[in-house]
Amino acid sequence: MTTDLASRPARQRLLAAAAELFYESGIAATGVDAVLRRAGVSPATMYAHFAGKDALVAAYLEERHAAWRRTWDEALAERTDPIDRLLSVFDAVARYRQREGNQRGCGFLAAATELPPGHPGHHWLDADSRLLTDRLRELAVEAGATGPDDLAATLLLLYDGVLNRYARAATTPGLAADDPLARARRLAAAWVASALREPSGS
Amino acid sequence: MTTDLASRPARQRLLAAAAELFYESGIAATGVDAVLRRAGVSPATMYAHFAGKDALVAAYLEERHAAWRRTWDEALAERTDPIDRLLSVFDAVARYRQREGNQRGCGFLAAATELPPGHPGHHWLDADSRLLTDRLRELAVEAGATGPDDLAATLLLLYDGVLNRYARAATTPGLAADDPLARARRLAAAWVASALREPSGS
DNA sequence: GTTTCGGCATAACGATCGTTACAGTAGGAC
DNA sequence: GTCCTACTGTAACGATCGTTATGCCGAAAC
Repeated sequence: MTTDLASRPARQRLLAAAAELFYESGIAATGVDAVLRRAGVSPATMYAHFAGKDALVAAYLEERHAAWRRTWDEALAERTDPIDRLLSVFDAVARYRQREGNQRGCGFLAAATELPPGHPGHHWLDADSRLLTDRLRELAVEAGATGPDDLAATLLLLYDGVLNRYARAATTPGLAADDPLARARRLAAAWVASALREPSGS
Repeated sequence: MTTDLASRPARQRLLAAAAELFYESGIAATGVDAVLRRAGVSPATMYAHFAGKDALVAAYLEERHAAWRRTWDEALAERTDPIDRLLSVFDAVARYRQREGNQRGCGFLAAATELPPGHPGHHWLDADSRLLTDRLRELAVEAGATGPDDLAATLLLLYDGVLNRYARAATTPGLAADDPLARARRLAAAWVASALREPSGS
């Protein structure tokens, strides 16, 4: 289809503008006009590509989810040691953070508090949570953990802690004294080692 | 002043309604009309008590901050052992959660992503972050930690992780398999013990 | 009695929101 | 040339937002 190829620039610009504004200023706070102005796109063109603002928000979350998964896949492909693969989620955060420049914490968490209950974007929030839970569990099994659910839950706790501290540091300056990501990775490494040494240590 | 006493009911009802709606539906998403309807208060009365919506939001955050500090104070007063006092932040979370019924994660984190940069409510978000940082550091010193900043940062990481996991569980059902608070307290206890045993373990 | 004051209800204000309609233009296909 | 397609610019729609104004009620003060 020539349609898809020709329509790419406008759609791409819209998604790029939406990603910046939605992440920086919040989804509810940024109007459609602001996205249109930043993208340099007329209203009619936007509504030709997306059914409405909700659809644009859902597309933004979908792209964000895909980018995060791609980043984790890359970090995962570079590791062979099971423990390194288990801890690769933290490497992926560092890579995603420096590549996409998301200094304001997890965009999905911010979106979760803003979206009304029936919003179509919730599908990608769920997908993000499920990807984290399922993949960490699989990697825990690969690493030979006797309680993979338990180990995955601990890593999830640390992972979410990192994102939350990033979010807090962005709004309250003067707290960025240490790097929560490195700290979480150290804690996780120590915990994984002890969990694999003595299987009863939940 | 009789004014304060007589004006309490309306003001109290407004703050109670604002607390429910702002926390459940988000600050930007809930209009003033919804707060007025839930509180059973007329617009003129509200604008006699608060300069505007921003002032109401700030008052809501102030009250929330005071309630959280009060809860932590109570939990802290029941402990005498330095390590128990250091870990009391998790007990306070449990108490605050069951008392105030905030099943949707940290209200401050949700507010931080919604408030525009110059909003007066930011003062209480900063106060919340500073209370956590400063008090945890003091308690770490009391416990005899050689690196109190380091230990406080670790506890903060786990604390923020708990709140983030609560927020995620609220929006994505089926993830509430385990209790992140108990897990975080166990991890923190183990880390505190090892940090006090060998002071170099950062 | 009257006055005063906190609160209520209704309505309206201007602004902004998401959305749609209408007219017009640049460029490639044939 | 004509046709088609993707896009632009402007304007307007109804709805909702935060805010203000107007008028009325009830109870306590004097």
